Amino acid sequence: MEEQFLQNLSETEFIEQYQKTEKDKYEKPSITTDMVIFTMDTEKVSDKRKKAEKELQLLLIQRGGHPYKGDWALAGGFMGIDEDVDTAVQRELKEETGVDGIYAEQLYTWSAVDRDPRMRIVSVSYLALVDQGKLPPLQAGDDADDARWFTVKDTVVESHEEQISSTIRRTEEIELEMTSGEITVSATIERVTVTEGTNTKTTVWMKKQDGIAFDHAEIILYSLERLRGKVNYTNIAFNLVGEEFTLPDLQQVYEVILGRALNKVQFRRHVEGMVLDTGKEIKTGAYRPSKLYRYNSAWVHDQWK
Amino acid sequence: MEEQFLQNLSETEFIEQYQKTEKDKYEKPSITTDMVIFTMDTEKVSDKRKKAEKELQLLLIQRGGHPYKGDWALAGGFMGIDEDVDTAVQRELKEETGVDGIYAEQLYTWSAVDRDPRMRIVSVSYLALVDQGKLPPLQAGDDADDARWFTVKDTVVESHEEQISSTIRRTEEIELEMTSGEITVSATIERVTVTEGTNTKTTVWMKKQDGIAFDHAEIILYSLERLRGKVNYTNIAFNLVGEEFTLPDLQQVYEVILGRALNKVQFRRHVEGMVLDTGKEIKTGAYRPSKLYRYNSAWVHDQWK
DNA sequence: GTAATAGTGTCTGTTAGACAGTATTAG
DNA sequence: CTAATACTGTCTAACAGACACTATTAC
Repeated sequence: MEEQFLQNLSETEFIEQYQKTEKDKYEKPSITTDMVIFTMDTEKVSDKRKKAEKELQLLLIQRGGHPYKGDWALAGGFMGIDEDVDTAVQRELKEETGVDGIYAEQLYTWSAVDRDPRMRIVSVSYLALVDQGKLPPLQAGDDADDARWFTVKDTVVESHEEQISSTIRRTEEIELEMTSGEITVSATIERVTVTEGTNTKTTVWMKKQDGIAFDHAEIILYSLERLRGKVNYTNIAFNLVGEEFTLPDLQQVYEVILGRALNKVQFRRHVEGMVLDTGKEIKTGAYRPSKLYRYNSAWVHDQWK
Repeated sequence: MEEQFLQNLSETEFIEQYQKTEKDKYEKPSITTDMVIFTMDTEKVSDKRKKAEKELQLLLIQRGGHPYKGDWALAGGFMGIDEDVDTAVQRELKEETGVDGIYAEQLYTWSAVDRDPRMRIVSVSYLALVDQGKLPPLQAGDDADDARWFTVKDTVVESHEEQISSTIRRTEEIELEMTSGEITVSATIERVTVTEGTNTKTTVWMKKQDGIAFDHAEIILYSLERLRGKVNYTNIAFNLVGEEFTLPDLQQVYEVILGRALNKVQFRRHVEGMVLDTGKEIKTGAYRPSKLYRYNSAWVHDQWK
């Protein structure tokens, strides 16, 4: 089909012709979604006088077939030809968790040529957060699709910086470890950032990968860093607590995400405009009851700030 | 092909079989890139005693064929089956601007089903910034591919907020206008944000579109907002100035991006750690010369912060 | 009362914003 | 000298971080 011929047609005729002769001229990749679904688990503590600790958990699914058979992967799936990525994500989130209207935000699109051994797959990753209280009781024995919640921990095991004339090279080695009961999967990721003037180039390298499928360790690490970055200036953390919550609980959510203790006064000042006092209280132990708050929908922030 | 049969094979056999029989079972979309390439234009001012004003410009390309024939579109193109999106973007940036190693950051992946009338196209958009000094003189008469630099201006023409019980609905009408010489293209975008508790849903609506192809007005608006958001806590603005620059010049870059005047003292304090004094000076008019600075590569910031 | 956690008052040091001043140049 | 812009010193208000204090409950 000659380009010239196509361009002399009317737009309607052009599109008709295009779909007949041009549409599938080149090989196309498949599009999938990969969802990093986090929840904040509250451990059941037997000692009533002690406060329950929280931990960040993430949903992984054991692969039943090749490739990476037996390894654990992020939830996700192929985008249908008549749905957009956001719709696909909401559909899959519902399928995986049984919850409707989960918070999900597009993270990054991964397109390395060899990221899937079967064929060319471009994947749009999403960060999703769900309140544990809304989840149907995920049974330990729900082996229908071998989905499990894993606690996540990322540790910087090494980090150094060297300067060769005007070039600065920063190297970081990060270990990602996820555990669910007796199962532990892990990966070691090396990230090298070379800065020359304004120009910065980051290369990521999977040094070790044990029980995690595809490039999902990299995606998980990326989502963890995004989550941490957004906690302080958005309302993202509120997606991990219920409608009503106490400030000590909310603070713990922040602390678990950031991986460090926060100052109580400063924390309360920080969230002051974001919460509304419900007037209610809740007794959780042998001490002063906490006030119950809810999210203040009128709170605004710049989309980027 | 039976799933069961496939899964009983070894991984190598499985992949071989998969590529023969499964790979193209479902219809796939095409993947393209769309690049929002900005530069900071310094207007030539005839009056030597007056300082040159800067303005933000963006590269658009006139469509020679259907669809949107004659309209202006972002630079971009199809991703090859054996390259990743980043590589495709760098290749196209070089083709379009003649400059190597341009700063480019992935923005968002657009996947609305009807965003291209020819077929299903998913597009990964990039924000790219290039120093005008590095650009080969873009001739007014370079009609080879009808590429032109347009000045950009976005204006909020209307904005209101209503609360119906616990639901807050924010409506914004934004006008995007781009001009290059006698050519002006524009679009009016309506953005409605409905907040209910923590749950926020944003719907974007193209109310008017004049001379801009596809959903590119929406992509441009998105990139403008990202650029503004990142200016204050990253080094992104330094990609719009040369190796050596004066602080008044740099401040003007910030001011043009943010669309407001900045306080001189505070600005200098803000960029203090990011710049290095070269010891050189430059005379630009009938007044005290400016010191020349360059970017301090050792400056670090949290990836997200 | 004690132990434990919830919540508040206040000090201090850092940062953002505004203003007024001095410095340097061409003409 | 003046006009124009570069650069600096300093005041003030806002915010982050730390500490010490009071409040409420079960036992």
